[in-house]
Amino acid sequence: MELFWQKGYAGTTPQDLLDATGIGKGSFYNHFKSKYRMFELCLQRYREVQADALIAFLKTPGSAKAKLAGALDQLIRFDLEGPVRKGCMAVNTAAELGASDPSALATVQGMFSRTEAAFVELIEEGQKAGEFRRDIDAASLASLLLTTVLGLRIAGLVADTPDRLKRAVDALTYLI
Amino acid sequence: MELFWQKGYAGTTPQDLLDATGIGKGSFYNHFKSKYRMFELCLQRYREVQADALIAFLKTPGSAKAKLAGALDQLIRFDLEGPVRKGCMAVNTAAELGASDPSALATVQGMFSRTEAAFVELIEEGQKAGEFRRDIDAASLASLLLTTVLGLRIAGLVADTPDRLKRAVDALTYLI
DNA sequence: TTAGTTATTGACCGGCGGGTACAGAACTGT
DNA sequence: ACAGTTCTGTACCCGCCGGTCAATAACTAA
Repeated sequence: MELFWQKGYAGTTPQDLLDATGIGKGSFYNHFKSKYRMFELCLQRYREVQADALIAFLKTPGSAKAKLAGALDQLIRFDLEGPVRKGCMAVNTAAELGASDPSALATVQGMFSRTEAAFVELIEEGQKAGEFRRDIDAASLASLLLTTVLGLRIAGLVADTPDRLKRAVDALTYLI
Repeated sequence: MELFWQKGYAGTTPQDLLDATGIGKGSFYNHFKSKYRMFELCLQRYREVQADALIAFLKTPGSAKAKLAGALDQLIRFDLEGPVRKGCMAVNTAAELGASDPSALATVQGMFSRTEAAFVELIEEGQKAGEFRRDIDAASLASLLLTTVLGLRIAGLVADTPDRLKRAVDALTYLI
């Protein structure tokens, strides 16, 4: 998963995967029918350990606004930590395979939709508590939120300082 | 450029480029020293025909708010037109080569920065005219705007209808 | 015209990407 | 203990990727 995440699907070779896992070629092709099949599994695993974790965090008890701020802050820190900028595997997959692989695209689409749905819940919760403005419906704000998160992941790839990301997050949290 | 745009760097083979251009292999490697060198040239060309065009449009005379709305609307339409979702070549390049190619990353970073700078100008212009709120500095709004645009390009890759994109744009333009 | 330069073609090439085949090792249930 | 299944390692394979090269064609200047 780390390899596909960093280097993309086409940029990762079976040999890379063998070196990283330490298993032999026979085992690899016995368990994972093909490189592509393993990629699918990695993408599903990514959803489990990353997307689902974010969604779960948003559902924990506590102030909606605080949870949102915490999630965005965490995200920026994660994307900028370490020397290598790998971004978000779902976003990278959409960018690489968007034009050629409807199946992978559908998986990514599912992750986005689930995240957006979690945002809707979060915003409704915050609106009820008076933490977010009520003159825009939660669905629209959630779409904007998801879009911004996707943009942050891309911006994080090229950022050498967190300034731009922080500015964007500050502006957004102030506005809603 | 179209090929790299759609299929990415690793996903595009010299043969693809030969077929698309109709020239022979000798000519190709005579004029473009390597596949990678040609990719660099394509990325520069992309900046000229896409990024610079957007920036130029934002500098034309007229209402800042109207120009922004027009640009975002145009962008959504462009990303969703046609059956193949190629997104934005700069974004795709960041996603694919972010972890491995600092040079390409720097080029993309330059495009993002120039676009953000154009947004700053646009917003200052709009703030003076009273079209945008003045309680947030133009730099922060521009960062949010750029981030949103990047997010829209990704969201456009997986979208089957323009709804989500339109909701996000509507929310943003209403908020600022 | 002609010499010199540049462009183009298409054959050729080493290496590796993605995968298979097969022999043997390890693990099962009885 | 043993037959049957599954797992593992390694040799092997084909095709294509990325690129070179020599021969030829096209252009240029005097």
